[in-house]
Amino acid sequence: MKTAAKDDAAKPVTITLPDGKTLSFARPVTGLAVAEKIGPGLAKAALAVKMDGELIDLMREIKKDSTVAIVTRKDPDALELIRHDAAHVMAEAVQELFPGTQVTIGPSIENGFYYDFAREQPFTTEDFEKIEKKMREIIARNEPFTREVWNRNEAIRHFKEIGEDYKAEIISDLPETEEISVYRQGKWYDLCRGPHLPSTGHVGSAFKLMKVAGAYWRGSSDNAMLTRIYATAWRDQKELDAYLRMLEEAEKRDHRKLGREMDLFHLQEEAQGSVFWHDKGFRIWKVMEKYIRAAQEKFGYIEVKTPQLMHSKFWEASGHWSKYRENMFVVPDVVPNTEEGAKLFKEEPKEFLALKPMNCPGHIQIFKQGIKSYRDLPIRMAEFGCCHRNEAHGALHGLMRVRQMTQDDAHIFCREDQILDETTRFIDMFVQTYKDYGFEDVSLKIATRPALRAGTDATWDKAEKALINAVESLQRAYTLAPGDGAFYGPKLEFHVRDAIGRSWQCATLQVDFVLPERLDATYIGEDGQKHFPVMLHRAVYGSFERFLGMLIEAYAGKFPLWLAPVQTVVATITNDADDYAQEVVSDLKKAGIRAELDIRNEKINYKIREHSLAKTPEIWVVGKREAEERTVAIRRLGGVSDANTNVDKQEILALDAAINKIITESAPPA
RNA sequence: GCUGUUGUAGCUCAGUCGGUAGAGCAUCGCAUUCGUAAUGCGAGGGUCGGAGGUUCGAAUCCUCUCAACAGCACCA
Repeated sequence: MKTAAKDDAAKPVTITLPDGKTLSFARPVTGLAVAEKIGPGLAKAALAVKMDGELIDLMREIKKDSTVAIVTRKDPDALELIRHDAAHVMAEAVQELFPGTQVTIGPSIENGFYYDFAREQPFTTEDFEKIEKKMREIIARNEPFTREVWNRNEAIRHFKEIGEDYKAEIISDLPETEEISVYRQGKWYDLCRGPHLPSTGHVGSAFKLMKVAGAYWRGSSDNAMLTRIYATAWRDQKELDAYLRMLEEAEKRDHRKLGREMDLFHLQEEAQGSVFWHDKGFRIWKVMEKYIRAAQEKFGYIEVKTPQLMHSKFWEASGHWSKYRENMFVVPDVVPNTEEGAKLFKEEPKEFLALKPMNCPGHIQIFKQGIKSYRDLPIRMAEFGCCHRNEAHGALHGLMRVRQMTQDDAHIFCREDQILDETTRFIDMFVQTYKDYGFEDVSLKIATRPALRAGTDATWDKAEKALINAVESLQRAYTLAPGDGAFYGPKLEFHVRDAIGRSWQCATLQVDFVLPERLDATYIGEDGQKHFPVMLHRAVYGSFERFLGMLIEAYAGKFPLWLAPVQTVVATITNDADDYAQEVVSDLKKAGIRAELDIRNEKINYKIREHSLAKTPEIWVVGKREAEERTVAIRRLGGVSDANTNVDKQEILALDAAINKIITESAPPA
């Protein structure tokens, strides 16, 4: 079971506990022994240990002096163990129920775990009940997880023999130095690095299979598609229930659902991935546009507009034709037949135009007009460019992933020594903007050179280094995403999470030493010679579509006053107040407020309910009394009596005061 | 694009064993003029995603196809 090493067996091991206390043990010593020494209660509750920050089995020998913390069920680390073990239990259940199914990998993930199986017939959700039942049986057996170390070649041979080709492949690809460990639970065993709980019983009962999905072996679409079962697992039923409830809540904030309910936009089959913006949705768009245009002016940008359709020769020069064509919409430059039943084109098209997938090459054309001096740099050229990208069907997702998008795009043409300043400047703009919109949880990624790319390795070295230096000088945490860069340069990506925790790239900054050279854009340097500028591609929102989608989810449709498509509805109690209400709305509109009038012959209760469900931030109620006194009764969304602020459900203000107040409160953040 | 699931009224959803489609909300009409989250009564509204097939008969069974959803791959 254990292959205890015979090295220095006589030397005692010193264990430092989290509170700083040290204990000395004669070898061999396990985590369990440490726990026992501390107390029998802890020994009973112990699931694993954290040795110098690394989780290991309770029964593994601790061979060297180290800091050891005992992990119990209360520990957040327990979750990872429970999930990983649940994956093993699920794999056993599946193999017991569906002989011939091969196991591959089954890691724990955020909120749960999954396991990828290879099987002719993919599983369906109808199999879930059976699998869950079998899992509960295995958990009830409470079989200990035991670790074995196998000989590498024997392990490969063995897994091949029993028909587990994927496992054999995993082992052959492990580095020679890696110990091949196998964990056993009763009769079943799996190649696994560990660690595990003491026994299957510790998995508990707070788990649930969630969904099946296809997943490529080793994440490559060239490989076979496996069938993946996703599940969630928690320490107890309460946690599981809370998680499931959270998912239900998240569903209610889904921007696709809210978009329909709030009449913001719609999508339809004939224009897959392109958005029909309704009046109310486009109002938010216009506020966003106004905001970012003001910011661009403040940060020294100029704004341009470039063509939508350009000849393929243009895209050949830019490199898009060879590196990006599969994502482009290509249009034959031929007049089509109009005769009924005739071929669409009289002749085979020879010339092609393409809808722009990016704005950069167009901006370079503007840069190239006339001669630029080093004194002109940096030039920050912005465009609300509408781009088309032929995204795979399966990739489309509401507003988050569309085929027609409008970017708040800009290209900064600068000298190499200006990269750092410009990056800093951009991040300032980004920080201010995201703060104003209320996005706090933004993560940074640096995406490096992809396999399919333009430019030399030396150029890439330079670009990647420039970006990393800039970010590091800002002292912001980031993660590396190797191979995820654009074909012309590395990217700095800013990711925001949607309602159910999916992360989407919004803002981006890309360093590009390639395109200006390809398209022969130059400036005259101090030395009187031609030089290629560096080009920084950057967007703050990313795309209006995605950013607006994120906003809807972040606010659950309850937009702050400055963004709300309808800022206030003036609702009457009886017809007696109709004239006054009309006057109020007219004054509000004159003041630039997005106000609506509700003089329908309905009860005030009905109106309040309807406009509250529509998430209108303010309802101005006017009855006979208000009309006579020239006041309004303001009811704010979600407004309830609040002892702290003394803000009641409503506030009665003189009309002038009320209008001044809403003007102030609905001003966009400066 | 790949794997799986789903598709019935504007929206949310029923529809049993194959016998020819139903509810709530919304809409429209009439009545009601009401003080902070649903006034009452009545009416209209569907090629059951599309095409083909099996059958005396298909929303229901079969084949193909389209789209949406979840995940994978790909990417703002």
